[in-house]
Amino acid sequence: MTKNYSISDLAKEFDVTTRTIRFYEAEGLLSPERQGQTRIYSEKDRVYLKLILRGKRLGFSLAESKQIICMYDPDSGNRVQLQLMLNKIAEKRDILKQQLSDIRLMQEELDEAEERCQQALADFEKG
Amino acid sequence: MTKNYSISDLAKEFDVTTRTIRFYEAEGLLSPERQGQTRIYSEKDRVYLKLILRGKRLGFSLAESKQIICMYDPDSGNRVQLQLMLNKIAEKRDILKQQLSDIRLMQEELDEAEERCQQALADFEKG
DNA sequence: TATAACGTTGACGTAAACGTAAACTTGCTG
DNA sequence: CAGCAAGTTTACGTTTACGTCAACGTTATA
Repeated sequence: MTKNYSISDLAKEFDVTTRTIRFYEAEGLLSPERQGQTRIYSEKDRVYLKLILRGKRLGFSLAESKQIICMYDPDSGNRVQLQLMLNKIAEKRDILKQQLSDIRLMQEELDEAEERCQQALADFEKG
Repeated sequence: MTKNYSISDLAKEFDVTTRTIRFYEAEGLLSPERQGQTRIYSEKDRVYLKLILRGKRLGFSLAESKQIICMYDPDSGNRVQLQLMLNKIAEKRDILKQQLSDIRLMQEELDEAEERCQQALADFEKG
């Protein structure tokens, strides 16, 4: 008895177009139920979409997000590939670590840039 | 008397192709000196390239990286746009904050996924 | 001197991630 | 029941960020 969503429900909630959501389905990242032609999205579909978009913000491709989503549901894979999945997870972790480092560096540089701007503004006020 | 680099020096150091570096120049992100036809890259060019690639890892477009690089050199802009630049900086900060949050969430989920995998592997060993 | 090794400028190709338009069905609603 | 809103498929268009030749010039070294 879990909640259901229309395609435009999800489009509004996550601020994407319906075209985008259908595209993700065509790429095999979503597989909503159907009532006739019409797509019916479950809570699970909603979570998947959330994961896809989060991946996007972090610069992952759809193919990568697909892998991550597969990890999210370990029942679906066959057992032989579990070790391979663990390797993938480790890989993702390294990328995230790199991104964290990148973000810290960039934040420091933004601090400096802002300071220089403020200074330039102040100088302008005086001069 | 600052250090100089050839295009392939930089290509090797940052593991990109020379094509990529020339493309960044065509897009206005780099502007190396010339000795005849040949491009001569300064330390400043090297730093810019580093910034571009860091931006890429964080999912920024080249256009966005270009803006960030412009901030990096406040002398170049005219004074009237300084406040606008400060706004841009604030904007970038928000995105970085969002990315940090995304990364934390994703790391948690990777933790869970890994645990499920390990568990499944262990079950497999036993059963 | 020839033959790599490295550089250059076009110019066309391509993969990813959708946008956009056409042409259609279905379900309300005034 | 006319019409509009929301859904559908099909298919071509677009942008970004390069890859991949081709065709050529320059330097060094065997």
